[in-house]
Amino acid sequence: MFRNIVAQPYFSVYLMKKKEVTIYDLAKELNYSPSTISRALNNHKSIGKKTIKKIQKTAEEFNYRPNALAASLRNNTSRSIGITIPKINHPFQASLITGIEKAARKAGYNVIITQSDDKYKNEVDNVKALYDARVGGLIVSLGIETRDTSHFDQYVKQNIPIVFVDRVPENFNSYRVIIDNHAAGYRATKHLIEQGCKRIAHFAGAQHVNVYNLRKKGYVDALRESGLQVDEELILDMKTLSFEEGKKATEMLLKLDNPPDGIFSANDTAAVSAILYAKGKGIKIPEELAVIGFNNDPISQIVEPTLSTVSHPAQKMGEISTKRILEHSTRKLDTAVSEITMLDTEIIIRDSSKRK
Amino acid sequence: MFRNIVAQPYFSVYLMKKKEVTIYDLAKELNYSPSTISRALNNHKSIGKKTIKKIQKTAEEFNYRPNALAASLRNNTSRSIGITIPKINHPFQASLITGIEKAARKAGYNVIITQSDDKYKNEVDNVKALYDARVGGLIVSLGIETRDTSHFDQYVKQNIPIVFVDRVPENFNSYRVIIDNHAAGYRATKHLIEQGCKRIAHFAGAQHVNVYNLRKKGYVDALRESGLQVDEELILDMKTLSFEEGKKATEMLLKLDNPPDGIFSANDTAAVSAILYAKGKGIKIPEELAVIGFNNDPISQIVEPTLSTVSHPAQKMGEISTKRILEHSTRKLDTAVSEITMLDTEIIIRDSSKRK
DNA sequence: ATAATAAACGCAATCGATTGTTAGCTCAAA
DNA sequence: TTTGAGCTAACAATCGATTGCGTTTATTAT
Repeated sequence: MFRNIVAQPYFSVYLMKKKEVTIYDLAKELNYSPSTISRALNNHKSIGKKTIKKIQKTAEEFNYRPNALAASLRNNTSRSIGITIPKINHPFQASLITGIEKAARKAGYNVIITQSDDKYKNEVDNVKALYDARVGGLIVSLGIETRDTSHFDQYVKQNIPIVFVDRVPENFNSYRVIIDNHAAGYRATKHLIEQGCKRIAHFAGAQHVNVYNLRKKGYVDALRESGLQVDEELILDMKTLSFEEGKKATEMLLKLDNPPDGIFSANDTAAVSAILYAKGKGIKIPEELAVIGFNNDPISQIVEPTLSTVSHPAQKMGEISTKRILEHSTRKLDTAVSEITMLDTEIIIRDSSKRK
Repeated sequence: MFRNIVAQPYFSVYLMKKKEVTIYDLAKELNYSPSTISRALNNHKSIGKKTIKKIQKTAEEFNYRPNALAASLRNNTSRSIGITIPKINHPFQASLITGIEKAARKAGYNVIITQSDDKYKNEVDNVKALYDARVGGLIVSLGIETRDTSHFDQYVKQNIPIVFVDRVPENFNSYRVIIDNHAAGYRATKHLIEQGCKRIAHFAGAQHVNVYNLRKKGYVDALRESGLQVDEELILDMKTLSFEEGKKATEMLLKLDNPPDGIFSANDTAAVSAILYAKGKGIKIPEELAVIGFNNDPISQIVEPTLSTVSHPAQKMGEISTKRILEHSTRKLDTAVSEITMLDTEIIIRDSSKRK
């Protein structure tokens, strides 16, 4: 499988652990007490201006780097944000992390990542581990198995801010950063109707997950409002909305006596799968079957015809989540709130649904 | 842009910070000294078996959770691994992180992520920040601008293991986890030759980056070995191998008096772009133009015809990188090594290059 | 000039776990 | 009974930054 190439050891002179410069070193050098050094480095107001300047200059010269661990231990909180999401290597979630990381780093915070793989047990373990790491805040997108949220209670007790993003729990008092899934589902469906679709199928995700539940509701409401009948036969609940599931679902739909002329899929993967399968069966897209997905994943721009979809402002959601956490510490202790930020989505119309 | 909905504050009874259980609490409870508690929890051999059992049982009952910060401060190293990569939201790198995170968590390590956005300054800042966080090891994929590697020196001085993965520096004594880019480039090119291509173009990346440099060398060697002439006109150095660059390059190639009949692209993005553009110009793929990419990104399976490519074992590379770091501490101090792990790639032949 | 106030800085405890050293104890061999 | 090996466990220092409280010095007011 692979080869190992081991080079010569180099000499241990390189390995002498040099001591780091501490505030004590600076204190000795400048004949101040460590407390003064500490305060000066933090621009504390009770330290003279000249003193501050002198100390900071010397710190620079000595290449002093504060030991974050020591400060965290003393303060019982660290300048780091914990993340728990289902899967890192999914475009939406990767972008979410990107947004979180950028905003956090700008504020001098580290980001500690964990992934649950959509397993409840992993999520619980990760949430605990992040708690043990004394993160200053937690950003979570729930795993698909999660129904009970008691593993987050300890954060609330310690007043550590939690931000749920995208996949959020129903009953938990905390920050939330979400999109309007109902509106998005409604508009996506409405778009298909406007293109002339009369029988629209829906690839629905696990219904106990808020995002999928709401998208489906939006779909149903759009149909009803347009006087179209809701046919349960056309609503396919899927576990993971994977490529394979999408294919099977499409296969089934096409076999119906009265097959659909449009599909609204709750994600792009299944939508792309539908397009490829239907095309293979000689169905014309979008003329005979119009398709719209959800997420605006990269594949949506590559498939032919290009896939219409709903775009999630993933990075922005990450940035806002981070902001909530950073702001939290400035709030008064007894005004913990449950603040919901709902971001707009955008329908992106491409060739897979453009009939006119 | 978005709406904020602020709910009622809830009462501060929820916000009472409860003290955490420490080894001192356990010591008081069981009438042992803190040192005994500490050793017992770590299964130290100098503590009696019954004592250990009793202490661990009580710790469990009290829901004791060790304060990792305190231990890290004392030991001057934390159970966390730092990562610095160019961009989190790129399929290959996201998978790399996935692999690292899984392996790390299994060993009880946290993963702290930073991204450089391919900016040298960011990389330097991040590497420093991770050092300040006292990470127990560092995993790096170099940014495209990086030529100087002195920002890693402090790790070496403190004997903190560094693993370079994929994009590695030329002259730096450390662990490396890479693929055989030369062989991959060679085989990809060879494959096109076997399919009957006589004039093969190459989309090359920035040449000071090892991976792109080697892929190009492999391409050149394959041509030479097959008696085909290396035409500089057909080798296009690109900065980022983006979709746009791929398009422009293809446009240029097709305008040549003697256009190529094959393209080996150093990534999938540019390859897909080439396919789409060429198809738009009425060129038949693979008959008139065979294309092979690199990375096995999701889009490679969606484009039509599906893109032949070279697959990177991304997750595995992440796992191995983590393993190197975890193993490092078990090595003797004076045998620091530069160990290179070279993983095999796999050529995945799909429709974009299959002529026979 | 003296009292009063403000500004600048130091002392020492604290956060929680770890560990080298020391000391008490048991039991067996001499 | 004595000596010592082998366990077992405690003491106290340590990691580095922070902070309440107290002290000294400088400044202003009277």
